[in-house]
Amino acid sequence: MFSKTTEYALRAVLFIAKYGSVENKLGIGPISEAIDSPRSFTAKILQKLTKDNALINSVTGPNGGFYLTAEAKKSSMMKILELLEEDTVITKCVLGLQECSEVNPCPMHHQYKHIKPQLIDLFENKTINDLLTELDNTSITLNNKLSIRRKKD
Amino acid sequence: MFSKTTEYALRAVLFIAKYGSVENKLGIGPISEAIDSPRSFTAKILQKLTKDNALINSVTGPNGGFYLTAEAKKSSMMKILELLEEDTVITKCVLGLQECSEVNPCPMHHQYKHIKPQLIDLFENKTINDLLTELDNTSITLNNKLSIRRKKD
DNA sequence: TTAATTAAGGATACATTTGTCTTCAATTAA
DNA sequence: TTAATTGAAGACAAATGTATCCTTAATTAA
Repeated sequence: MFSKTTEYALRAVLFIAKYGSVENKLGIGPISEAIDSPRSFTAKILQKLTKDNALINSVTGPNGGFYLTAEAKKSSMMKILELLEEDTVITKCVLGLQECSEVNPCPMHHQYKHIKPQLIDLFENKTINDLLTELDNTSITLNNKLSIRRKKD
Repeated sequence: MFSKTTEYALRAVLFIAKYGSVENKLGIGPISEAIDSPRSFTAKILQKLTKDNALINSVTGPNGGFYLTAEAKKSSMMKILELLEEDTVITKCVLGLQECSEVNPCPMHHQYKHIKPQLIDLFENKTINDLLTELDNTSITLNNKLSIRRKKD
């Protein structure tokens, strides 16, 4: 559904929001390791989300890193999509038509019109905080490393 | 949501199903014009869907072209996604995780789990015929050309 | 029958976008 | 001043999108 850029971004933001703070900033190393993403590519993505402190805050130098303010954690998930210009993924016509609407529906429109609003609602009305607090307060799954592994694999 | 490949494929199949038949096969020219897609790229995509008459039938030579059998029109839309190996777009985890499940949920899982089945249902249980007959029997919108255009644009 | 014509099939080249890494500059704490 | 850390630019790689050219198959006309 989303590009890798967006997948990594969503995971990274959620991770930073959960485990980072002004007192405990998270470096790009730990972040990319935790969310199973290529380090330098992730760095580039975070730059976009950090620009003008749009969503993520960052500090350079020793003990520097990334974190989210309490205010930023109230942002919707859509905010992330917008900053990466991928919000159209969930807003546009399934068949990729410009003019698909109630008056000018594509063949899938009348089916999809019941699903799309739910997708939009999920991204627009759920805040980063919402998603984190709804889960139990222990840990969150943001990578592909299974917590329990077999000996042989 | 989908790649251009898939968007064009969905549009093309719907168009061919609606306007093509053994007696009236449709050439790549008319098809790509009707669905607003690059001709040669569309040809390549149709090749995949025509391979082994998996979904589309084709005939070369004069009066040749593409069409769908009555049987093929009973296929689900998912069939198209599968042939293009893009069915994971609607089946995988929103955050792109391998292990996202009820036991090992990503932060969006419990929200998205109500939406995903609807998407899957739409593609798996709606046949090409279903989508075409649900619309009025006049014409279908499959391109970006507005039927009514202003003089100046 | 054969040749010419019309269509799809297939291979391949090219372009663009997306994903990834490398290198160096800027910043800040100690 | 030095070491740690993000920022920014650019090189490179891989995937996706697009065009070109030639081959193959079917029809039609000679």
